[in-house]
Amino acid sequence: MSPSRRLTDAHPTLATVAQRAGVSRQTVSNALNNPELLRPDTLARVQAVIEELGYTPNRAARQLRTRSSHLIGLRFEPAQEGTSNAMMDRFVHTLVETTARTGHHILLFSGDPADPLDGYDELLRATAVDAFVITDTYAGTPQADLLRRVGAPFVTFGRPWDEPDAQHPWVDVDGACGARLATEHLLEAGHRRIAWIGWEEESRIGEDRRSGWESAMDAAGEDTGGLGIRITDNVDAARMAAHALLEDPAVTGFACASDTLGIGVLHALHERGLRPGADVGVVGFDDSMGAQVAWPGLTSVRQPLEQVAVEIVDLLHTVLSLKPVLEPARMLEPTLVVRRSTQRS
Amino acid sequence: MSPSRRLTDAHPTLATVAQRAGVSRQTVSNALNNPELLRPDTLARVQAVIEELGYTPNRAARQLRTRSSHLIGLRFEPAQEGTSNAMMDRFVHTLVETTARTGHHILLFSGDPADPLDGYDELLRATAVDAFVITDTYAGTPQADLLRRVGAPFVTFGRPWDEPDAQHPWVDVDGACGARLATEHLLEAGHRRIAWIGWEEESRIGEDRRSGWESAMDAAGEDTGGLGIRITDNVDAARMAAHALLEDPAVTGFACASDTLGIGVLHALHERGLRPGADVGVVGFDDSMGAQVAWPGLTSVRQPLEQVAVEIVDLLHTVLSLKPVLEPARMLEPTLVVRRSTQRS
DNA sequence: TTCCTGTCCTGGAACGATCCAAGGATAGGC
DNA sequence: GCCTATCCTTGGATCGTTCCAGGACAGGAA
Repeated sequence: MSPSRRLTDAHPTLATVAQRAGVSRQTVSNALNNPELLRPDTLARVQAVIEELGYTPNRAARQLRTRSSHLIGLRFEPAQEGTSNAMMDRFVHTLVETTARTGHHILLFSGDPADPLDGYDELLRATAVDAFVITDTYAGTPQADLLRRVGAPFVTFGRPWDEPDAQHPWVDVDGACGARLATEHLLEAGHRRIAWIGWEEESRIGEDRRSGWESAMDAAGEDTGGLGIRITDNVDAARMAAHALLEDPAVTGFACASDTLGIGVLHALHERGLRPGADVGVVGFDDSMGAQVAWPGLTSVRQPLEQVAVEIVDLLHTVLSLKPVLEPARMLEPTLVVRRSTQRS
Repeated sequence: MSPSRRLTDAHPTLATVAQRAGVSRQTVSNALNNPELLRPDTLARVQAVIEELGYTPNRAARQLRTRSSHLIGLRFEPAQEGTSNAMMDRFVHTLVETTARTGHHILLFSGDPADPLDGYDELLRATAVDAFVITDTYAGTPQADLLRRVGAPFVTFGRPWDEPDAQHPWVDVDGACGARLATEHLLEAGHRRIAWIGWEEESRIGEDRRSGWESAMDAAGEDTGGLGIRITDNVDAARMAAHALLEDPAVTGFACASDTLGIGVLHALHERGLRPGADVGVVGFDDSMGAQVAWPGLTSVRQPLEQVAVEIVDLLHTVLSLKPVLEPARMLEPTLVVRRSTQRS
């Protein structure tokens, strides 16, 4: 390929730039990766040519030499327990934006839903990604074990439930704190007998959230006997559970493990002619679209997903730079979004 | 690096496999890419070694040589007009799964929301992706123009509104058909004066859907005068619009451009003591979580997003294989999910 | 035997970047 | 005017794969 041909090529290479700028390839490479090594006038000349030709380093070549793809793997699952789809959307979007600031991109892959390990190994062996973000930790963290074993960097969204003292970096949202906020908010509104509608006992996330309700009730000196219900995450199941609980007229508050359950409670109130907010207070969890559009508006616990993504990327950078991770576990606190389902007036 | 060292290396290469199998590198490469060129016994021997070592070709090296990354770029936007977040989730998931079947992965990138072209060019110049999937075509398709100009393969989700005879491949869902289904469903339930609550006139998607309502009403010989409302996509705006329309007691049906708007109508009915389904029929659009959990259940038009993703990947493969695209434009039909908001009993 | 054909396999070169060790320019000191 | 020290710059080698041209070998026809 003749030099003149290359100059007009759609994809200029380092050599093209070097020739045009009258320097060697290495100098151009330094202009990109270690600009402080160049004399200012040389740097400026090289940068001008880079700009002029619209040169961008070939990722494959760079990846081959440096053994770093600048890609972060994320196994993209369908909606998961405790995470509505819209939640993942908020999270992933911030992840994409935050990683972009350092030239990283998110690579989505899929895997057999029955095998939480599927997909990871292949990408690693192909050196296709530098690190992973793991989001489905509610059923234990076999992925973390696998990745630690083969020495691949990763950060999880979700604490290691089974091994509280696991050393890998993780970020999570304090569900107990969220349920406590919800319960305290209902207590402040004057409710005393506040029920909990949550998930089955096997759900770690569900039990964590439930513990927040329990501790808030304990702190207020309220008895929780018979008030804690465990059902599947389903509007109708919650509606029926609420009907049963409302047979006791003293029950005037509901804290729920999800918006779906909270909406089920709203339906029951509606059927009984009770006014949400005025007569009975209801709080959901996740601040999903459902909570926003439900009549008359469902107060809900909102997870700081944007902040979770930022923290995860921060940890990823630390891990990738081989620096010691000083603070490998980060627990973030959710906030309460108040709507009319808890407002008396 | 000594041969024995390499054999125990975490990342075996083609050379490792070749040496171990007693063949040349090229033969191993053929075993992977053109197995029919090898004698069956040689092929079996090579495959056994590949299996034994857990060898996977290095993506960077392959990408450098073949100039194909097996990555599909997708600019990941926050929620867009006419597409709720949960919708994107369904779509992206199928996209990931379908592309995986041919060894492709999805690469997410972000861009300045104000500049629909941001991000594409850089990935192309870096030869980081083989093709793009474009999802935000509602405001024209400058991306398509850019990509066609530089000869990059792409498929759009969404027809080219501004140039109906554009030649690039696209897949879209027939919104007019969806609104027609909704309106006909209401007509069948005995409603005559059926209102349309849709978006502002600037929205191409909104106007397309509205045209379906108009044609169904025309076909039924019903006058649409004063029944077509254009507002922003917002529960309260829809609620107030519905109140105004319901001043005319003959209005007993609502077809809406989104679930958000449909839910607003449900709120208005609730405030007026009207029974959804029995007194007034309401249909939303998108079959979002809101439609599923709204009381008493909102009938909604559901887009075949899984099918859209499959068709897009099919078109991508055709384009990437440099074969002529026989059918570059594919319009899919939505379906109606019936819930209690349109059931009389 | 000789030549030819076709099948199967081989070794060198290339993709485009970075690493490395060594070469050259510049300036200052003698 | 020469030498040294300090930078900056240079060309060659390398990452792991695929492309290319050609070699080895067996079998059939002349």
